[in-house]
Amino acid sequence: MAESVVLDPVDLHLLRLLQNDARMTYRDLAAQVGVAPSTCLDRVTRLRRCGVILGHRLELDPAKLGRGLQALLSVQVRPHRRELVGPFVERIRALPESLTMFHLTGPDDYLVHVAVADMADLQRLVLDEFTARREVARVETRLIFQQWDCGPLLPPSPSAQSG
Amino acid sequence: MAESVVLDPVDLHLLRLLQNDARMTYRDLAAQVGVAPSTCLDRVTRLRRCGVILGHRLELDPAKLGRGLQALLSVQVRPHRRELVGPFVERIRALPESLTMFHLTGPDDYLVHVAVADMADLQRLVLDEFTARREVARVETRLIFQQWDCGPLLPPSPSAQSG
DNA sequence: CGTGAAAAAAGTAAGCC
DNA sequence: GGCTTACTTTTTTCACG
Repeated sequence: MAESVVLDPVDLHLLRLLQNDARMTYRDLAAQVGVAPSTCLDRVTRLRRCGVILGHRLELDPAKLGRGLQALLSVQVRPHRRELVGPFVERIRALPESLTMFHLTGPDDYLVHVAVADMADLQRLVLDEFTARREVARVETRLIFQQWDCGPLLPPSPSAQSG
Repeated sequence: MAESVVLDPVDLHLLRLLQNDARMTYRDLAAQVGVAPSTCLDRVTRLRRCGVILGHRLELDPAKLGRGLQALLSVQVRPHRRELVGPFVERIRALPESLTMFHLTGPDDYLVHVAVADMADLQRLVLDEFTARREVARVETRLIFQQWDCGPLLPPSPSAQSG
């Protein structure tokens, strides 16, 4: 599978618009980009098939779902061996509180973004699901005051090369 | 604006399906949930209007866009005062490399998730956009080996209360 | 509230530049 | 490749249970 894909200005324009609102119709996309609706369909279909577009996801408001508190948990897993980290990752991923999970370089092996109801819920989560596990050597909890989603993801200035 | 919203099993079922694939048609949703397509439309429209559904976002593959390396940057901003952090946040948010930004409790004030082309690009970003700024006291860079999106976001076990 | 059928709009495929 | 046109499916409305 190709590492990168050649994207012309039309593709980039479409991606920029769709990242802002993935429900835009091909007709509206066409009007803004300056090509025919069927061309938009062709382009977007191609972007989907070559893996640039991975999927369409719903963005929900955690607070509206009764998960008004978010936090980042830095976790050290010791010893950091495959037979321990595999089950650890699967277990944490499956928690309803988990949003995203990163495997990182540095002293802390994993970072887990969680959404919980309140502070008591967070304490329960840390104690019952993290520190209670034998392979978890350390958990550092940081609360999230605020979060920003940044601008659209686009290739670095000189357009991406083919591969 | 209400803090939480009453969600019955039909709403939850719809949200679970749509979080997995936001492009599912109301017809398919209806078949799986066991109600009429028009009912699905009503429910989803309501969820959108009451803010549970914030939007439909496209999920892109950063590697395919020539941004094969991702990292998390922990940033200390000193002094941590409004007149300094406002412009800092706006500047970092506007970078094409920035994906998400968190304001956190703890010794590191901000965490920035970035996607760059390669290590040289990351070094340039850290030096030119972060440490070069007077208010940035410290930047700690951690590379991302792997990232997982976790299961669907759902309310805590006893369904959310009204507000 | 949910339903089912009808109207409006969008998505999709084909043929032609 | 992209555009136009015709065709299919979906979305959306609305009167009714």
